Parts: sequence; structure tokens; C-alpha cells
Amino acid sequence: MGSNVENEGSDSFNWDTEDEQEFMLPSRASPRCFGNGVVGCSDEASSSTGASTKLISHFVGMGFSRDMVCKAIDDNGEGKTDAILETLLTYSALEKSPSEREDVAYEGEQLASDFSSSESAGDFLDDFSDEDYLGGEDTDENLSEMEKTSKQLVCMGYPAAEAAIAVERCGPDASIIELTDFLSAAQMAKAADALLEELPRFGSSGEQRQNYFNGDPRKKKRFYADDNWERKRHKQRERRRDPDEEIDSTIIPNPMIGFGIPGEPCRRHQRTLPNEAIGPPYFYYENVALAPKGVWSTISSYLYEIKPEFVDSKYFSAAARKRGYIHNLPISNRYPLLPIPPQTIHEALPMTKNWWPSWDSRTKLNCLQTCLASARLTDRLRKAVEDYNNEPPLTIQKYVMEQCRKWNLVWVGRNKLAPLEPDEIESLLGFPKNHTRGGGISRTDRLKGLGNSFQVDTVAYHLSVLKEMFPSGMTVLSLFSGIGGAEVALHRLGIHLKTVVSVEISETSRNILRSWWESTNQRGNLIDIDDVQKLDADKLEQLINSFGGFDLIVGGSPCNNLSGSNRISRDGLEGKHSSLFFEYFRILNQVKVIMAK
DNA sequence: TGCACTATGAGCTGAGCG
DNA sequence: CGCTCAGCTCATAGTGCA
Repeated sequence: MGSNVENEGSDSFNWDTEDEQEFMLPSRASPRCFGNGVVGCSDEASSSTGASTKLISHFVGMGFSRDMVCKAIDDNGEGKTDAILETLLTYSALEKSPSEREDVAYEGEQLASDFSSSESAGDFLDDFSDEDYLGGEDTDENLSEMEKTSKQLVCMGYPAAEAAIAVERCGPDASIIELTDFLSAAQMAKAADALLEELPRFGSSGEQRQNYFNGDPRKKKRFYADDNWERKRHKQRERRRDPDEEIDSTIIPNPMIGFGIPGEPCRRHQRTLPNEAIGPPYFYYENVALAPKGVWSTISSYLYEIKPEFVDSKYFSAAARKRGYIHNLPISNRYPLLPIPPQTIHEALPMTKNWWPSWDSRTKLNCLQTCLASARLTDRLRKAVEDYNNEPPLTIQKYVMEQCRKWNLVWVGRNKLAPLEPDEIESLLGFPKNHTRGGGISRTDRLKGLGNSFQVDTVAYHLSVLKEMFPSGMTVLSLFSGIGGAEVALHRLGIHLKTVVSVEISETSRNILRSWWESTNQRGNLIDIDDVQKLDADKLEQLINSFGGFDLIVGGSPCNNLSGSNRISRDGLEGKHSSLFFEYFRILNQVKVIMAK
């Protein structure tokens, strides 16, 4: 829901990228699977710092093994929950999934458990000497196939540590060409790291990055060349992977009505949430339903294995919007916002009815996106149909309909198709009129903000159960707020917003939300934060101490790398933007830890 | 420099069919 | 079960202009 986030720091490339991916792809190495190791410490003996059972239980509940948790607490001290979580995630990133571990030539677990929390995984790799990997005294007969291959690479002039990693990463069947390809890429990535160290930390907008590239197009080329390579390699790896691993247990229902829609509740009214998922606080997470395979399983594995509720907003409005929602809200006694919005294109846009040809059978619009059709396209379509008296041949009809569906075009005159106006999109999404208009906001920014937003009626239906539970109002943490879909939904439900802490990278979107907040005469506090990474444990603790905790954590993390519309970088959850899901996960857990104190 | 405009498919799902 | 086909998708990057 939030706008595109451009916050590339020096972590954009990493020789150790694969470790990151293992952290980010729990379908292969879920954090909930880390507890398969030895439980090595009791609560009493767990920590020299005397870590509380509650704290240990919390992290164990998140899926980390007890000994890992104890060590992390020892390393960081009991008070620093964010540092503990960071350490645990680092341990986890280093730990291999069982299927991979079988083939690993060296003792990955031992390395992980001995690993100091303050180091990045990349530094960690750099710290290992060649001797750590190749014993030196082994004869060839005693060496495994992988070790032999490593030695071969060393003979070719590659550092032994890197060779060992390459062999382990590419697998036992990898050819020498693949391995050298991997090593070259790693070296390129290292060079890119050095390049990126020159950068100031890229901030919220793309401007800083743009400034950096300006004046030296070679920098840009190098920057993206490595990025493209990594993408390509990732795709190749995906193809090579065992198809069994690709099975995604997430099934998108048809019809996509989740636990029910107004007037047509689903048969299933009950669900059981795991204990650790039960609030406070309530949480509500959203993203595109049609994400690449495995993404929803991964997201679900981080959010207490709660199955997503997939809902298409075409059951709430005149436009489709297929989204998945993971939340711990009750699902009975939901009710819709009133008035019920127009359900068909003609009801929503009455003027189009006059010009709508009989052969255009659409009654609902497709997903409202961030881009609109070009004037050239609508001109081509006008020319294609105007020679026929309202009844073009089937081939023309088919072409025109294809473009209409693709671009959500509507008939606004005789033979005249047009994309939707921002005002119309606002209305279709359930926002108040002029919500995104004026105040120095460009048309492009309006469309971007709207295209990335919630459908208010849909979200409000899910959130409606909170009305009775919080009669005096709610304290809300809104992550990736965008233009404030969640806030508008709660407000339209009549839920008083006592305090809203909103995190949104786009200044334009923050202005829109602030403007709405003031124009609706909100009596509560709106605190806005620009960068989600600024919301660390200290900040959260300070906020929670001030307001007595959050009742709801709501947000949809960036979908840029998940959306099917993205032809350039549909990289999945490890994509530059969509990986911010892990910030949602981090913040949710930190809030739970702090509130549990 | 910001904005508007434009061209750019892949990847996935499900229906239909043999 | 496998194949074909149709349909859909919170986007990105380059260019030109004021």
C-alpha cells in the first residue's frame, strides 16, 4: 500500500547475497524451523544476564531455538530486544535448511553458533582464512567431491574460502564454468560494495540516487549491471531448483471472497490462531494476491503461519483489486461501510452508460494501477472503431476489448475511450472526494498514491469488528501508510483515532494524510515518520511508553517486486522494495516484546 | 529539475479440450 | 494428464519539454 520505497543502502549488493536470500526465503529456511536443533540451556542456566523466561519464550515462540535465543540475549543484554532480534536473524541467515545442510562440507551450524552478533554475514565470510576451509593435510583420497572441486578452484587462483563457498552455493553438480561464473560475479559484487560505500545512505526518494548517478553514467551502468546479473542468476537458480521445493501451499480461492463478503458470508466462520499470534496488538497485513509463487507461504511463515485471506475488491466496489490479508482480527460480525458504493461501472460512472457499446460486456473494472493508457493508444482505438457504425467486426472488437481491459478504459463519447480520472479512481477506492487533489500534488503523484492504496470499503469490512472492541478509540501504528487507506477506513467506521503513528517514505503521501487528518478535524495525534528503519526498538519503546501501547498495527508493504505489472524487477520478496515486508515483521515483533514487558 | 507521456512482456492461473 | 489459449497484473525506464 505504501509508495515505492527507495532506500538502498550499502546492502544492495553483497558477496553474500545468498545468505540474505536464505534469510528472506523461509520457504527454504523458515525462522520457525530453526528450533530443530539442540535445546542446550535451561531457563535458569540460559543466560548469565538472567534473561526472563518471558523474553526467551517470546523468541522461542517466533521459531528460534532456545540455545540461539539464550546466546543472543547473552550477547546483547536483556533490554535490547531489537539487537537480540537482529542477532537471531543473523544466526538464522547463517543456518542452513536441513535439505541443504546434508550436502554442506563444513560445519555450518558450528559457525553460526560461534558467530558474533555484531558482524554482518559478509564480514563473517571475509574473516575466515583459507585454512578454515581446506585442511591442507588431507590427501585427495580423503576429500569429498566438493572439497576436490574447491581445491581445483584454488589451483585456478581463487581464494580458498571463496572457492569453498562457491562450491557449497552452486551445489555438488555444478560445473567448473558455473563455479567460476559465480566467483566472478561475487568479485563484481564486492567491487560494487566498494562503490556503494562511496554513497551516502540513499534516502527516501529516488533523488539522492539520481544525484549520485548524474555526472557519471558509468556508475549507473555498473550499479545496474551487477543488479541485473544477480537477478538473472536468481532466476536461473529458481529454474534449477527441485520442483518439489516450489510447491506453494497457498491456494488462492475462487471466488476470492476470503472469510466472506457482505450479504454472502462464507460457511467458515471460525478459525484458530496460534497463541503467539493472538493480540494485543491486533495486526493487519496486506499485499498483492497474485505474487510470485511461494511469496505468500513465506509471508505467512513469518506471521505465525496464519493463512492469508484473499479478497477481490470487486465484491465491494466497481473495480477489481485482488489482495491477500494476513491478520489476527476476529472474523465474525463484520459489517460493511455505508453507503454501499456503486457496484458496477455504469453505477459508478453514469455518464459512460450513454456511450457504452453493446459488445463491451464489462460490468467491473480491472485493478486500478499507477499508470494510465497513453493518448496515442486511445487515439488508435478511436480510429479503429469509428469507421463502423457501432458494430465493428469481431477482430476489431477483440482488439479494443483487450486494450480496454488492460488499461481500464471507459467510453466517454461516441467511439471515444478514455482512462479514468484521478477523481474517479479516488471514488472507486472509497476515498473522499479530492483526497489526493491539490496542495502541490502532481497528477502523477496522485495516480501513484492511489494505485498503491487500499480499497477502503474492503479493508473497512475487515476492520469493522474493532468498533465494538474499542469504543473509546484506538492507538494505531500504520506502516507504509501511503495515502492513508487504513486511517480513512477506521474513520469511516466511526472509530476514534486517539493516536496514529504513521510511517511513510513519500513526502507527498505524508502530506495527503496530514491534510486529510486536519480537514476531518481529528482530535487525536498524528505522528508521522518518514523511514521505517527509524522506527527502531528505542523509538518504539518511547512511543509505547507515551501512548500505552498500540491497539492495531496495520500496513501493506511495497508490492513493486511482487506485482505482475512489473516487467523489470519482479524479484519476489527479496526485491529492493518488497523486502521491506521484513520491516513489518520486525516492528510487529518488537512491539509485541515491548508491550509484553 | 520536475513532470507528463510513452513503450515495454513475463509469469502465472484457470478454463477448455482431447 | 498435458496441451493450448485467454486473461490478468498496487510497475519501470527512457524521452522530451517547460
